[in-house]
Amino acid sequence: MPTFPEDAGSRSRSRVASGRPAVTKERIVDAALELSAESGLENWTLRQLAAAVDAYPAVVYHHVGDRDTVVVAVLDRVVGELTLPDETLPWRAWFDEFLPTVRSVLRRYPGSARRLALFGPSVAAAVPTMNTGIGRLLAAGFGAEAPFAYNLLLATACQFVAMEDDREGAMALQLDRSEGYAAYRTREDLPGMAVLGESIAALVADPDLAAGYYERLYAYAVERCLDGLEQRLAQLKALESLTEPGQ
Amino acid sequence: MPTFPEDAGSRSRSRVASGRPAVTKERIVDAALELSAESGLENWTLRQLAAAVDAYPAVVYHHVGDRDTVVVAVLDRVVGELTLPDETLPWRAWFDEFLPTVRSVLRRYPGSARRLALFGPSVAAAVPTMNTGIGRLLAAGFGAEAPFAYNLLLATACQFVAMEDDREGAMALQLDRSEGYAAYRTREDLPGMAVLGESIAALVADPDLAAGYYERLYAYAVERCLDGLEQRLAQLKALESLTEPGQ
DNA sequence: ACCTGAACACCGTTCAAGT
DNA sequence: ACCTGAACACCGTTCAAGT
Repeated sequence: MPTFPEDAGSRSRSRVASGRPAVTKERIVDAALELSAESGLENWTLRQLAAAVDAYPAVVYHHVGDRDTVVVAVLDRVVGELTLPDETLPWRAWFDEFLPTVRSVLRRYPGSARRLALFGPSVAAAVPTMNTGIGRLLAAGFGAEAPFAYNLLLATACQFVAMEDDREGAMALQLDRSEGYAAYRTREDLPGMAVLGESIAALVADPDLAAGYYERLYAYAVERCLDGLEQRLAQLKALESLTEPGQ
Repeated sequence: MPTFPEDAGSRSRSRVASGRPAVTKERIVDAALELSAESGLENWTLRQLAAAVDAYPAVVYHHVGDRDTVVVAVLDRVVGELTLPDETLPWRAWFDEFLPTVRSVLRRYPGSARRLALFGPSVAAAVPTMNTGIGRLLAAGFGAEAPFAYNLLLATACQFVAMEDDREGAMALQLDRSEGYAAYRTREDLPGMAVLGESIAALVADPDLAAGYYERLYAYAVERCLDGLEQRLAQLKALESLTEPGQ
């Protein structure tokens, strides 16, 4: 007793004859994007997606392809939502503006950050952000290292968003674990665990502090990477001036 | 026609009567660890695990619990394989020694890095490494920031190992993508994509260079994070000497 | 307490048949 | 070309029944 098409009784009629809009690739990806926003990129099933466009699962295969192909199409849309800062900004200012928007966009589609962290976006979707991002690093003097540096920044950004995504889903579990860590705050024999316990206990005690935790963690991670790259850049310039003293 | 217990014909005999060793939690986790080493933490099924100890799936539930409980037990073993550097080393030397061993251990169990990156290890398993790792950062002067800094370093390490794990599984797909990026190396209108394309083309052309790619990427990421933290530490010390000029 | 054997409610994917 | 409706080969999980 399949429940997919809205009215299983009105069978054998074509979509147009019954007044339902024709299924297209675009409409399917629209629906998948919405499902991803609601429940996460990995948490909807092909049957749910088919039902969302009032069709059978095989219809999705016909118009788009298997589940992974749909996911890639969704990711292209998500990456397309990223707005790029002014291309004339110096590298650090450019990334200081860009990376916070990365978080806010990816957070709207839970699971997208993890996929992007591991595989990156499709080549076509990546071109605008990669070209200007790597371009800013090139202009700053990173040279052949620019792709490495870009990769570090985006991977770190995606990684911390992915952490946030996945821990939200397991909040109860995470609270238990928080209590577990907080219990160590009085262990004078384990000073490392004690400071950790103290900071977690502070989070557990103060909901306002806890609310901004992941945003602060993200900012900290991103800033330290940028600092590290800044130091590396200074190092590269020092090396350069050694080998080309006349320049 | 279930094929699990080795000889489906000799039914109704108890394990001991038929000379098969009793199933224990330890033996199940042993098998799961081995399966994880062979095919990855997320790529074995409960039925395969049961078959590996010559038992029915329900036996795993009886002795350990659901699939996720088994995975957590496996992760505890993996984290237990990490050997900690000399506790008296200064923070940077300690992490310079520790983080490469993190990569080599986690790489032996594909998928473990991703799980650890997102959820961290269980509290019990985490204590030794966290306590000394955060302890080294405390001793260096990171103060209350030490857990943040530790988190950044371990998350980055796990993230880049996870990237390596997952891209290996999709090597064909990744090669296609490499060609896609390499094609941009002559695009003078897109200077960022051009350097990226050039570096990818170099990898595609030279297998030796490609073999060490992820190790270099890992080292680069980890070193930039350490550099960033070093700079941050200098900043913290400068602030401290301002507020306590007599100290 | 430990294990058997089967079932349940899913899942992604495929396919012959209809229009 | 597009869609129907069902099937296939899985999956994690549960459970009554045996010993």
